[in-house]
Parts: sequence; C-alpha cells; structure tokens
Amino acid sequence: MNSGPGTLDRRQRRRQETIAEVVDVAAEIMAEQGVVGLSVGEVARRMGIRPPSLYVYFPSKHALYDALFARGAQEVLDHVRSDDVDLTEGQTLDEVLLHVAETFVGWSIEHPAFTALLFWRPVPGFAPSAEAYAPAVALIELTRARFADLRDRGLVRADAELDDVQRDWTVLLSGVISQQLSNAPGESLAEGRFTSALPTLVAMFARHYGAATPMSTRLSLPSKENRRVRTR
Amino acid sequence: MNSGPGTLDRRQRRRQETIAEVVDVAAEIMAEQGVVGLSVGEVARRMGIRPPSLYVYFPSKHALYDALFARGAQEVLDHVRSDDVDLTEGQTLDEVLLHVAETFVGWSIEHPAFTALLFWRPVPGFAPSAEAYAPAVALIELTRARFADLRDRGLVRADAELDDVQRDWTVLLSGVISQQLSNAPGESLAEGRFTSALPTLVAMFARHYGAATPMSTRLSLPSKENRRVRTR
DNA sequence: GTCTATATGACGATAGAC
DNA sequence: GTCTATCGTCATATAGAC
Repeated sequence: MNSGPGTLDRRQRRRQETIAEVVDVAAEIMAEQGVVGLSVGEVARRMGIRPPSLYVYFPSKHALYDALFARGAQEVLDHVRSDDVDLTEGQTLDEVLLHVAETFVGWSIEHPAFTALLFWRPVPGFAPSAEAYAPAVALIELTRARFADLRDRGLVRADAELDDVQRDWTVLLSGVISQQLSNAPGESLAEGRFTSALPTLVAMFARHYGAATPMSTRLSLPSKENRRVRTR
Repeated sequence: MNSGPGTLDRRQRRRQETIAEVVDVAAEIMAEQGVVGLSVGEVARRMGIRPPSLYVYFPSKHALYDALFARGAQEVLDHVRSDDVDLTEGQTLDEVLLHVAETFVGWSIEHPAFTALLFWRPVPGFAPSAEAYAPAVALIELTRARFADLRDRGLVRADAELDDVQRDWTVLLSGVISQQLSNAPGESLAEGRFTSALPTLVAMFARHYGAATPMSTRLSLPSKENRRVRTR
C-alpha cells in the first residue's frame, strides 16, 4: 500500500533533503573545528538524532567527506563561473588576471576548511571519488579555456604552452592561499599579509606570459598604490 | 645511594635517548599514515611498551606533535644551512635562487609529513610552542639575511623592499610544494609535475626583483633545456 | 623513576528491535 | 528510519608493583 510512484518521489525528495542537511551541518562543524575535527557524533548531536541514524544516509565517515568534497568543489566552481571575464573594455592581461585571481583566492580565504579538504587532503586514507572530483575537473578546464581565450585574443603570447601557463598560475594562487591560511588565517582578502602580494605576483606572471603590447609590459616595480587589492 | 651527579647525568642521558627514539618512531608513523594518522598507541606498539609509559616522556599527544614540529623545523633549517650560497663564481641571481629553491623544495618533497605538520597545520587545536617554532624563525631570518646579502652585492635591485621579496619568495616555494604534494605526492624533485616549474618561476621572480644587469635580464621565454632541474 | 594493569569517555561502526 | 545496545579502538589518566 502507498507504494506508488508519487510516494516514492516524496520519500526520495525527503531523503535528499536530509542528506543535504547532514552535509550543511558537517560543513559547519568543519568550518569551526577544522577538517579533521569533524565527528559523526557531533553531526548527529546538532541534528537531534542518534549517530547510527546517520549511517542510513552515509555508509561511512569517508562517504561524508566525499559529499563534502563534492559540495566544496561545486561551490568554488560556481563562484568562479559566476564571475564573467569581461574583455570588451580593453583591459590589460594584468587587470583581467588579477580579477580572476581575487575571485578564486577570495573564496578560498572565506572557506578555509573546504580549501583544506579540496587542496591539501588532510584526511588519512580519504581520496575523493570520480563523481566528487568532477567539478574540480570542470574548474581546471574552465581555467584552461580562459587562458586559451586570452591567447587567441592576443593577450597571452602565442608561443606560450598552455600547460605551463596553467601550471604556473595554479602554483601562484595556491602559494598565496597556502601561506595566507596557514600563517594568518583570520585576515581578509583585502588586508591579508599574503593576499596583498597578488598584484605584484600577477604582474610578474603577466609580464612573463603576456604578449609584448605596450600596456602589459611596463617595467617599473609595482608601487604601493599598485598593490591595492581590488574590491570588485 | 648512587645519587651523585654522574648517576643523574646517565639517567638524564638515557631519558633523552628514549625521547629521541619516541620522536623517531612517531616521525616514521607520520610518514606512513599522514600527520593525523599518528597514534600514541602505535608508537608504543612499535617500541614494545605500553601506551601509558609514553606519558612519562610526553604529557599529551600535542606535546609529541610539538617535539615533532621542533624536529622537523630543525632538520629543514640544518638542510638549508648546509647548503652554502656561493656567490664567488659570478653566478646570476637566477642561478643562485634556483639552487636555494631546489634545496628547500627538495627537502619538503622528501618529507611530506613534516612539511604538512610545519606548514599546513592539520592537527585541530595544535599550535607549536615558542621553543618548537624557534628553528622556523631562524629559517625565516636566514632567508632574509641571504636576500639582504644579495641586495648588498647588487644582484637584487636596491629599491626592493626585503619584506616583499621574502613574502613573494615564500609564496612561490610554498605554491610549488603545495601543488606537488597534494596532486602528485610520489614524484621526485627532478621529475615532479610542479617542481619542474621552478626554473620558470624563479626566472620570473629574478626578472622582477633582480638588478638590471645584462646576465639576469634575458627576455626570452625559458625553453625546454632551461627547465631542467639541477641535480646538485 | 619506570613500568604494568586498569579505567574512563569519546570515537566510528554494526546488529537488531520497533 | 530511528532507535537501543554493543563492539573495538583511541587518547588520556590513575593506582600501584618493582
């Protein structure tokens, strides 16, 4: 009785809502206690249920981490995607890249626990499943497509290897994020000791890989006002 | 009876040896299981004693992490110090910095667990004591002194702020290490997907902060042979 | 001083009643 | 689906033998 498709749909929907709530609460705990500080018991406690009940939705703690990985990767992908790279206003490579860098670094600084889970892998024995990793792959491809576009438009030099460009770009960003989060976790994007290095570092990068147009190859050291962090 | 200074010294020495052995075994476990995978019980098991006996030497697991932090910081400091920065042969800034970078990155790649403990802080609630952190401070000061020296010798431009130079330098190195360890942990310094970016990145850095002498300001993109990783 | 023996409470996880 | 009961393991702590 009561096993028609409508009922199944409602049950499935309810189940998905519960799963989403579990991930919400888990993310909250992770943000407070760190990635490894997450505990199944604490999730149950905050949801007002008993720990074994969680195993109906997640077969193990690693499965919960997997869902958190998927959530984080999807969120950072959406965040980066939501930011249109607008080249119509004749911006320099430097300006475009600084904007992109701050979008990504900004999200990471504001979500240190997700960043640690996604990029530092601190949980022994845990590796994300292919499904959970998929948005991360999409982010890599988006970045690559943007650099390809910048090269097509003549802002990145034509003889630059896209693999190298992307590799060096991710090294730069992960360096800033890594230093900022481990040495001065509380600081904002605008005032961070290491995030404030972005303008200089992006300038170095743009000078190296940028096409030799007059605007993008100024040889002066960045002065104080050039180091200002863009707010939008 | 038998409580003279000689006896005390022997006991103290024995105690220090035991403490050193505990740290050895703990470091071994950390290298196998990751920083958070370390357990006091496993240390005791491998030493052939019972867990409570360890508390004679370390009052808590955090204290053991503190000793591990001190050990790692001291080792990386010694490793970097052992490498004389030799400027007598008229090397370019690029060459000097690449050598220094590879020394540091090389140690980090070969000691991923120590690197995680020292630079990523994955243990919830653990922060190193001032004593344990002291060698890390010494390393920072050593790096700064070397850049000061390079500036005095005219290899780094005179108008460069040492704080900025050092900040950008640590961002570069931590970016390479972070990417290499989290995305391709097994690879060597010479063959790593990200460690092989060092020559290019160091060239970018040297071009930015180097004094404008002919040798250090070549404007060509690094070719394949320039990307080779030095073996010594 | 150093050890063994033992206890506590939290954790991840499972079995089975309802 | 949720519960109670339970298991094994963990970090931690204390008591007491030698």
